[in-house]
Amino acid sequence: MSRSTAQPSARATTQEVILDAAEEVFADSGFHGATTRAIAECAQANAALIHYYFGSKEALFEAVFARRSEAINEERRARLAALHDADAVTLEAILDALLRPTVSLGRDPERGGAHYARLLVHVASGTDERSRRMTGERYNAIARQFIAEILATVPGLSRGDAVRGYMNAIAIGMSLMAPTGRTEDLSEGALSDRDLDAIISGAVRFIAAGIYALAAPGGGGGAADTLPGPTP
Amino acid sequence: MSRSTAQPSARATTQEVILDAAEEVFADSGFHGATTRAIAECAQANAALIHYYFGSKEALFEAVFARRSEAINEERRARLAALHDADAVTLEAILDALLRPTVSLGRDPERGGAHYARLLVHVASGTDERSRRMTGERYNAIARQFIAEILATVPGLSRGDAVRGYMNAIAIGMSLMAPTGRTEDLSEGALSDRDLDAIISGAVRFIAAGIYALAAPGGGGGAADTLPGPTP
DNA sequence: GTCTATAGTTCGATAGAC
DNA sequence: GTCTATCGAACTATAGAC
Repeated sequence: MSRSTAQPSARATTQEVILDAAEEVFADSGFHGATTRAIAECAQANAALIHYYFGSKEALFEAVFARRSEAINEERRARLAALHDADAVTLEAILDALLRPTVSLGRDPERGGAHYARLLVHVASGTDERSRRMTGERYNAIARQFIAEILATVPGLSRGDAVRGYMNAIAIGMSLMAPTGRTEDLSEGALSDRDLDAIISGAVRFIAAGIYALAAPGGGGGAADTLPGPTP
Repeated sequence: MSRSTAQPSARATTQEVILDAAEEVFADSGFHGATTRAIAECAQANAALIHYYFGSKEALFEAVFARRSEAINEERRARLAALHDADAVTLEAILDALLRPTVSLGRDPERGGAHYARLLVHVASGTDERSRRMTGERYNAIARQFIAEILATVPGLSRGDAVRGYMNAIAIGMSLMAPTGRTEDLSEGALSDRDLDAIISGAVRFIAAGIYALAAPGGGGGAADTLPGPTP
């Protein structure tokens, strides 16, 4: 049960040290499983300072969740803008711009966002009122932007199917951000641990093909035809 | 904060009533957020009975998680066997057999498994040691079976890509099981609430197209080619 | 700003009557 | 099997010295 006593930068304010520690402990144990004492210990700070700086455990949790969200979405917007500037807007490029800023959190050591990646999975998959509100507040605006981009790029796609495609992309992205160890267990060595680019491009290829399938005639809108024939 | 005081069948043992209540409260609040007192209140039973029947909160949690897992996987196996008997094995049919028993939990009122659906999402997306162990114990054997079926059905698919395809299918299935309300928020009425068959067949079509894309030449194995061209 | 000390709850678990 | 009563521990939060 040792913890890494997070100290990313040499010059960090006490607030930042607490935020770093809280990010790690909340990611490990969730909101209810984490304790302010464990966070203080991880930060090597006094437990009372958490309330001095943040007021409550709840407020600290929301501060941790909000801290990296704007940087993530700003990077997404910048990547989208770069695509438009270069006139290189394709569905695959849009999905890359959506997934790379979050998926790289857990797999690019230089970003130092592995703890936030786990926390984001925890909150975004939560069905309680706080999780739903926090996810919506920080990530619904960017979601609508990406849905609009997908809709404008794929001919014949309905708005409903664009939403389904976006939600499926997020679902796959989250499974890439959650280090459950399940992929490694199931692959039994057959899945060489590919690098970040290979992982993202594989996911992008998968999702793009899925979205194109929804846009194809008889794709997503209709009911029935429960067992369509193979389309190889 | 009212709760439904779950009483599914008229004749239910106290053990079953406690299991039903625990399923609901654990699904709502997670392991740490739930309390044995809240479970007892939901079950309209005495709090001490939880320890009399199950020994500890931890053991109750594992009993709840295990209870429906065998029925789910037995249904999956039966659906697979029926496909082989009818000589109707296609990738789409395999994915239907994988997803329907879980996705229908939350959307088919007659099954009464909506609470378990939320709990399963909670545990399967958790990165803590207990979540990883419980998911593996109950769902890794069936996972290997489906990976083998996918591998045998899709020509040119590597084992690693079969694992990726399976994990992507599970990720999408879990997002369909978690009632976060996000799809409804983002669709703004454009997504008519389709029935269970339409939701599953749409997901199956999406995933099958993704897996076929991994099997296509240059699909999943290679590195680089970060931004592939569109393939409409 | 940082610390000690502690108030006030609430938790999981158990003992023992019936 | 079911209940009441309660223990000891852990929790969030705060008061107040420095």
